[in-house]
Amino acid sequence: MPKLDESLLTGLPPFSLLDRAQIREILDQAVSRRYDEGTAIFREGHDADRFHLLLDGYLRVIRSTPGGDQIIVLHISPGQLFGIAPALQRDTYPATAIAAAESIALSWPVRVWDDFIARYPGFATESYKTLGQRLGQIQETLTEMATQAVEKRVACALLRMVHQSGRKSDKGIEIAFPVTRQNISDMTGTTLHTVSRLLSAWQKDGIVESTRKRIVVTNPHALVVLSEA
DNA sequence: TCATTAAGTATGC
DNA sequence: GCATACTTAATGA
Repeated sequence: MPKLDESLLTGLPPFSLLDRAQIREILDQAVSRRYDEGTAIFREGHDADRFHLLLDGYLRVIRSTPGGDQIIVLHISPGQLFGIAPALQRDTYPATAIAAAESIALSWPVRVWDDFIARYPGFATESYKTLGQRLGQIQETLTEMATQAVEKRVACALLRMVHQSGRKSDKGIEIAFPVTRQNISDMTGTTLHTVSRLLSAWQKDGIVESTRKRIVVTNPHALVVLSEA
């Protein structure tokens, strides 16, 4: 394993208060791995032996319902901790993490978690902050699912992905990772057919432009209006 | 308003 | 050329 460069972690929220030597310590305990698109980093219910940080790429976090179908709970973007079961006092992962695009992640054994919390200033507060934000976001989309019409839910899901991973292209803002209509239906509790119809209609209205697995939002404002309508 | 069924086209390895 | 992604229409809860 090549030595990891310190610049990988400097500036990231959980480590922003640390000096060079401390970041070096942390990196020396880390393992770096690459994941192909579609690969699982860990699976729901499995032994949570490591916690992770995404360096590059995007992840889908999936939970399966008692009914057996899978819903996409949230996405992880670069710089974020994930699989932090120890912060939840759990010894199994509460969800499955799949690489939505080719991704690179660092990981540490869970036994160093308490050590990190104790020794590195800011690590605890930042970790629990992202945890809280995530729970809030999940709860928000959950009530949205229960109360809002399908069109609004899909508009909101697109906007969330744009906010999290949008990058400018010549036509508008492109979602930075591959998304299928099935994926969007898994985020919004509808069918891929309905998502397909909505995207087709929005394309006709000049709001989005999509090819297979790629979506560009050409009129974000119109989408915001739809999400609030 | 939306899911389901069904039957098609398009796309990329 | 096959599997996967996507589209569209029809039907009915």
